Amino acid sequence: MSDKAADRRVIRTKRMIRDALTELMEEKGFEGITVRDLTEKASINRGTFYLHYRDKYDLLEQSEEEIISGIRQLVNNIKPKEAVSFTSQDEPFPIILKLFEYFQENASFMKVILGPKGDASFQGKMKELIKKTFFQKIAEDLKVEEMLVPVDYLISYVSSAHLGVIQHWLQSGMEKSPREMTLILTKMTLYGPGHVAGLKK
Amino acid sequence: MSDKAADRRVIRTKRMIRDALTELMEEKGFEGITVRDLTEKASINRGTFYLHYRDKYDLLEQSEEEIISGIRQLVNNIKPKEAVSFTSQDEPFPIILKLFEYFQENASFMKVILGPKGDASFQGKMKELIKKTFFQKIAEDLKVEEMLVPVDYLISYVSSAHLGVIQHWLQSGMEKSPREMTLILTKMTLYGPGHVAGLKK
DNA sequence: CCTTTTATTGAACAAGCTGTTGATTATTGT
DNA sequence: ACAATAATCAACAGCTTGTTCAATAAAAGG
Repeated sequence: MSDKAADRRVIRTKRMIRDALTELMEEKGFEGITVRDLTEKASINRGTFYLHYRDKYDLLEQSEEEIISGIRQLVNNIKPKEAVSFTSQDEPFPIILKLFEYFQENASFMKVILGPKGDASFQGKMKELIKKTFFQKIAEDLKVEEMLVPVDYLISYVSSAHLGVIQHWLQSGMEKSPREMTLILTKMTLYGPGHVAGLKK
Repeated sequence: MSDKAADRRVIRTKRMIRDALTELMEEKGFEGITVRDLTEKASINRGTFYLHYRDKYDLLEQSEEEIISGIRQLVNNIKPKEAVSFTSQDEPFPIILKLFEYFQENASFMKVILGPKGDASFQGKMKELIKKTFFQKIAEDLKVEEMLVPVDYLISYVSSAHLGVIQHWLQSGMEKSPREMTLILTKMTLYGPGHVAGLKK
């Protein structure tokens, strides 16, 4: 996307910068990071940084954009038939499952970027992505006029809940498998929190 | 808490700084704000800022802490009897209602701090506060052994959903009343998103 | 109303980070 | 082996930071 990526040196340098970014965000959050910090932790010359990124914001944007487009690709590759096969309560939702697997692969960055020291705007973009996915792939055939609440608040509710559970999963060490997580989310969304908790019969 | 607040000049200065903070965060986010920006927008001397705050982080912390303790006070003042009267579907949840009213009063700051240019750590603190409130005041008597999903994920789900809806409400211009919003949230939580959307019968 | 106390102002300071540039060295690709 | 390109090193002006001091302005209290 950005560069046509060739020279091994470039790949190595970029990887080291991004690893440094992840570690430093964990330590003091993006706000407190200087380009100096990044290049020192990555053991490269400060000037080299500017050969690849305009500034630290550019670095963050590119890192985030890679994740976002990775997820977009994931979602688009889901076959329509798979998407609708959610009628069974004991089969995990394919899209959500893929999402968890992708998060697991990029765990260290996702954990920090979605954590308390992370980027609020990225969390917003993430939520927006989930909203669109929900609306397009899942909730496209719900009858708006029959709904008990405004549709935008419903979508907000479900998307935020999903992202929130993902965040909790990342922060607490990802002890459950993507499959288990997907089932948990499906149950709560279909049956409802009240029923799942045993409040309603 | 911080100062015993007396001199009119101090109150005026602090108010102007905080207003400047809100406006500037809206414009470029906390990250991009300098103390110079703040004092210029507030029309005060740069040195004056340091008479009241250690640095811009101190300013943010104090502003956030005021909101947090304001909410804490709110929650603690709810009489136990009121809290449990949520069995009716058409009566708004007192605690959530108060929360919406409080957010409405402090709308301009809440909107930006919980928005895309806001502070991820504050959103975390907020979620934590909602979690505790849920657990203490509402879900204290649910039987953990009967639940269909792990309790911590349930709490995460519900808390994130609530905060998410509040965020959407703030960002979209707060067109519904606190009472309406509370009813919407109560319905979705008790009946469940699936049922509310007409997916399950 | 007058005096004392306290807040604000304005200017100056060293220290640190930024983004850029030019010359030099090291590593790759072919 | 050699040309192309990436990384290094040093130096630069410009900006922000946090602190200090004397001077001025405003509020509090009698």
